[in-house]
Amino acid sequence: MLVVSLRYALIGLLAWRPSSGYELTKRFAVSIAHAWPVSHSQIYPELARLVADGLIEQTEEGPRGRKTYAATPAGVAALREWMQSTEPAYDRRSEADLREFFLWVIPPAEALAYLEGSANIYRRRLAELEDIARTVDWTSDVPNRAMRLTLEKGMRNYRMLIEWADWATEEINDGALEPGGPVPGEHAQAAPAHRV
Amino acid sequence: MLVVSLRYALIGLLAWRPSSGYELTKRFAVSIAHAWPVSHSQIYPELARLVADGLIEQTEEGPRGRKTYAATPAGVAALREWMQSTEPAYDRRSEADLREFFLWVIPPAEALAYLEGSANIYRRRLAELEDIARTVDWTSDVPNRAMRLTLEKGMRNYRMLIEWADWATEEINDGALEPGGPVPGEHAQAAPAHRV
DNA sequence: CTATACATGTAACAAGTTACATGATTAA
DNA sequence: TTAATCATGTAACTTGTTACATGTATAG
Repeated sequence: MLVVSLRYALIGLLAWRPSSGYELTKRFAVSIAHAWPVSHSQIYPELARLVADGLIEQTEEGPRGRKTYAATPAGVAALREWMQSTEPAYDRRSEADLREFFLWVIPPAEALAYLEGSANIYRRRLAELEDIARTVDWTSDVPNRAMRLTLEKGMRNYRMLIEWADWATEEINDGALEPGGPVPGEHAQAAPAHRV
Repeated sequence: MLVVSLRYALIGLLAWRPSSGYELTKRFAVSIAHAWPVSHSQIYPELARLVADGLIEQTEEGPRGRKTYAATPAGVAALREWMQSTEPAYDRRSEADLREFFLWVIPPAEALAYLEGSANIYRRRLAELEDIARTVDWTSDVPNRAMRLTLEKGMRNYRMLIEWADWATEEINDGALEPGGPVPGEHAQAAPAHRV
């Protein structure tokens, strides 16, 4: 069973507006990169495969060998089929989350510095998204209006991460990573039901 | 430049408690799988490589060819080095987020059904985490106490996702995906500064 | 004339998934 | 005895990253 999310992302962007591989690389970067980072070396071969499969077609040839593609009706149908008839994979992979799981291997002071660094990055990203929210014309068309939903999710995500980092900082300051540090206690039990 | 997050995850789990490959597969599933899903076919070869590199060692041989491994001091040092001296990759990959970006290609009614399905999954996951939060003994040791921070992050994440899905459902009900639907308006401008 | 941005591709490698393959122990 | 779980591994394939490679148009 194949995943091939990249194909559908490309068809989706081309269904919205015809573009070249070069433009698609940039459109990815400013839109879905936070959910699905892609490099141009993946895009060009996939575009060739999509043309071969009849899901997109080349509509123009520009200067510098520029090739503009558009989604075909078959491509849009394939994208709809993917959206409606296949189960989403809710898995995600986040190195940042993985690292936080092992915060206990470094001294508490370092853990605090780590959290501060993360929070700064999240604050910067939030500011970027807030800037986009302010400056984009959300009335232009349906895809653009739909993107507002995604943008809102991104902002909520970063706000959550910032709040969590602040909370975790307090916890560590209160000794959460010290050998004899305090614990929430309320629900603590003698025999753990879950072990990791 | 190498990423190899899996090695460090394995060293980290083994630094916490010696385990076999089989056990590690399960420990992954109940702990870091939400941040870094791993299958046993990845784990076994990596354990062999870690032994070859002296970062873990086999400490026991049990029934059914069971091999128990533990982290070596060199392994723990390598893990600390990774935590302290390498930049975290803040990229993440989420097929669910990617799909939501293309919600506009399906009819609004289908989009609503999709959001409801997602919200149900997120509610179920939140309930699972809340159950763990209630039943685990968070006092036992430093790694276990540190895991509480990660667990809290997971719960906050799912709460955010549920709230967002509810909000997006309302937006779509208010016509956010209809050709002539309403828009927030407040900050809308004639010329978009960002185009996707 | 020269740096920057535009523009497309390939190759080598690393990481991850799915399916295949085998066998031992234990509890019902 | 038989099903479930324990237990380890390999092989084929897909996906993603990094580096290499080349050339054109444009603005200063």
